[in-house]
Amino acid sequence: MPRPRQALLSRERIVEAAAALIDSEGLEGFSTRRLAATLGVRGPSLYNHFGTKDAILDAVADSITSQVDVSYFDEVDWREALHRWGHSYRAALAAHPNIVPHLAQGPGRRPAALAMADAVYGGLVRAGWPPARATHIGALMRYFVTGSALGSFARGFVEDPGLYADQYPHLSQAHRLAEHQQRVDEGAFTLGLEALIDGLSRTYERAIGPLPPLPQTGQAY
Amino acid sequence: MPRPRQALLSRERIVEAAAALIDSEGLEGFSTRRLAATLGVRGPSLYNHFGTKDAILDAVADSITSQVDVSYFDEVDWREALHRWGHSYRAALAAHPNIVPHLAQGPGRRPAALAMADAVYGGLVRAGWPPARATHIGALMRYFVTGSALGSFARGFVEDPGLYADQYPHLSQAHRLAEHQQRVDEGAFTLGLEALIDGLSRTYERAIGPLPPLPQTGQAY
DNA sequence: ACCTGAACACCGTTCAAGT
DNA sequence: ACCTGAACACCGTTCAAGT
Repeated sequence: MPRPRQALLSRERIVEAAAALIDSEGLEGFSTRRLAATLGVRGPSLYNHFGTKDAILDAVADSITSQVDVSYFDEVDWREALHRWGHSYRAALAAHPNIVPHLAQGPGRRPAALAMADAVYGGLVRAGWPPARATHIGALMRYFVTGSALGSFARGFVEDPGLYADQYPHLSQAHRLAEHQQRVDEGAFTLGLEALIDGLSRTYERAIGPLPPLPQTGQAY
Repeated sequence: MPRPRQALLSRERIVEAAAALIDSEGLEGFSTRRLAATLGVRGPSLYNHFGTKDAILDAVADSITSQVDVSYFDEVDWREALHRWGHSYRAALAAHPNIVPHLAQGPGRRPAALAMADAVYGGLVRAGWPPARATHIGALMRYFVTGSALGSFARGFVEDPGLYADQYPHLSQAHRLAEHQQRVDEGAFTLGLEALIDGLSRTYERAIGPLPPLPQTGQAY
């Protein structure tokens, strides 16, 4: 079949189908030929729209990053901003865990990732953090969020009681973790994020200056 | 060539060569045929020692996890234990960043990973943390460490000043991050780990009870 | 027990040929 | 401009054949 008068493909359609394929099959199950098949074309057709498979992955990664809301970074207290960012960032990535290893390589030349880094860094410097510390905070937040989205902690434990019984005395209940996957992973993320912001607040007070009280905080436990 | 009287391969030799190949070529460059070539055999020979490529990856992951020291978990204060664990865990993983996406899927049936989880969970429960919270702390530490080892923050920014100049007003120095890669990534990790432990200490005091002062702390900044 | 070549069903990517 | 089939150099894995 030659080409129809209306193009079959577009970068948008390819990115959408690629995200769906990565979600369902993982990064290993994602091939240009399979992607092409879901779009009703042959593998080489994709190369009219993207230079390489890696460029497709970049586009998928950036479309996911663009879901992260950072609009409040110059409006609210930096502690509140880190709180909102953490949750928004994690929600966007956890919806597509299979692509996190690619996305965690950094912003590269991806516009949404660069815009996010710009907003965060700008907000932290404006809040009084020294530039080097603002960089560190952007980095450590990415570590925590990408790590939490990369793989479920709870689902990492096999659901076979016999595996733990003999050799690992404290893990006798580990086989039941997977049942409570969402509660465990979200509880861990929330505890960590609150602890992180709490700890950073103390660092700020020690080194930079007093912080105003926040409307509601400290009911983390 | 048939087989020599002394076996050419062993699981140990395969794991060692696989780790080296993954370090140098990344997970994408790692194939059973290439691995076999570095060992002086043909691809199918590996299947006499491992069932699948994935089983080789598991063995590499576990040999890296076995480098993490958790021996002190029932000897020192939990805050000090988390500190030592964080640094030892990160050092082991950061030496082999390319395999972190595989390793971050959880312990599965890998003995060293299960032994590590057992020691950490046991230590935290003994220190007075409720079981559910001990699980959360194990999880959030894994998030943070795997995230930090997965990809350098500093190297994630392209070394091209022109990329940032116009569009991203706060990132005008981002092109210089890569020069200071190690300082930036280690500074961010240390700041985050201290903040995390500090924040968790406050949670403990609020919900469980007073904590003894530590020999030296609080000079993090 | 352990290594081999041949074979199978796949890959990413290039390119000349079509409209 | 955009889709195609053919081709290239790769993959992971199975299996019968060798010793």
